Amino acid sequence: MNLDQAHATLSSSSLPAAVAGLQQVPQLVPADPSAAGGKALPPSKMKKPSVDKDSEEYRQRRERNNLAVKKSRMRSKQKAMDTQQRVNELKEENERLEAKIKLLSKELSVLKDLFLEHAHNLADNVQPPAAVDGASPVPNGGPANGQ
Amino acid sequence: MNLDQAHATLSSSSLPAAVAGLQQVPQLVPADPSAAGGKALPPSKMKKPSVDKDSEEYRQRRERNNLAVKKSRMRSKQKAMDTQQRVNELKEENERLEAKIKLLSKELSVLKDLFLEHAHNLADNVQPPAAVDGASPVPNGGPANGQ
DNA sequence: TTTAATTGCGCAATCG
DNA sequence: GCGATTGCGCAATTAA
Repeated sequence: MNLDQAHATLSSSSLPAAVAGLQQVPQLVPADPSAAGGKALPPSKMKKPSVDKDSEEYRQRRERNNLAVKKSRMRSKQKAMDTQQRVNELKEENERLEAKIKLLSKELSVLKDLFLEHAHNLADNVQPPAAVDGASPVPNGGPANGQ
Repeated sequence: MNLDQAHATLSSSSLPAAVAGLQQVPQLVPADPSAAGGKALPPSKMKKPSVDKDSEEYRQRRERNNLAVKKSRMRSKQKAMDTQQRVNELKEENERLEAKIKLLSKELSVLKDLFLEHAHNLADNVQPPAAVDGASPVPNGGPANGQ
């Protein structure tokens, strides 16, 4: 599957209009030094391309490049899809982490509350651990509280 | 799919700049499909395209499409970049969350250790506040651990 | 220097 | 009918 086609850039939307009803493959020609300022080219004769498109070697090169292009574009597309996939994965991971944070926060909160409660209990009823013998109804000073 | 594609490519604006003095010789006609496994055709005669490329309307359509293509590709590229950017942002966010989890875990661990220590103290030295008479040296069962 | 890979661009078919 | 997409080939450029 191949076809020829020329590619290049021309000035504006003005068609050279030189050729009327002839079939000719578009050609890229090296800029003619004498044709610098834009020149009408002979309708009956066209510049032959310095690159002969009929060349076997040319066709081979083209085909190889077409292949390479295809490959490259496939990769590019694949990469894009992978990136999108990555986004989705990261989003999921994020939600997971958020949930875990929520859980840990809750646990922490519970523990802290327990601490507070216990601190109050200490303040209200308990004496230092060192004394074991008699009951020492020592009114506790004040509750130590940290938060 | 499509087998024929012959373009006399001519553009209107924005040239690649470094086009080393190339000049396009325009002209129409579909390419020779001989190499495509089609029939070999005599150089002197070719099938005419049903679309006349000299048509003013044709050129207009082409130009508009070229514009649309350009636009579409720009968007596509932009979207890809945005997606990549999104990945980066999510990665950062992830690290942030991981750090937070680490911190919370540590806090939690500390609090739990405190609890354990206290439990041991209780087991070793303290009796329930309500009981004042007999000492009840009850060996602690085991540390309650959850994680 | 040769060759593969990438990139910009136009054409045509197709989609919405 | 029309702009938006998409596949494809060509050619210029950039890497290997």
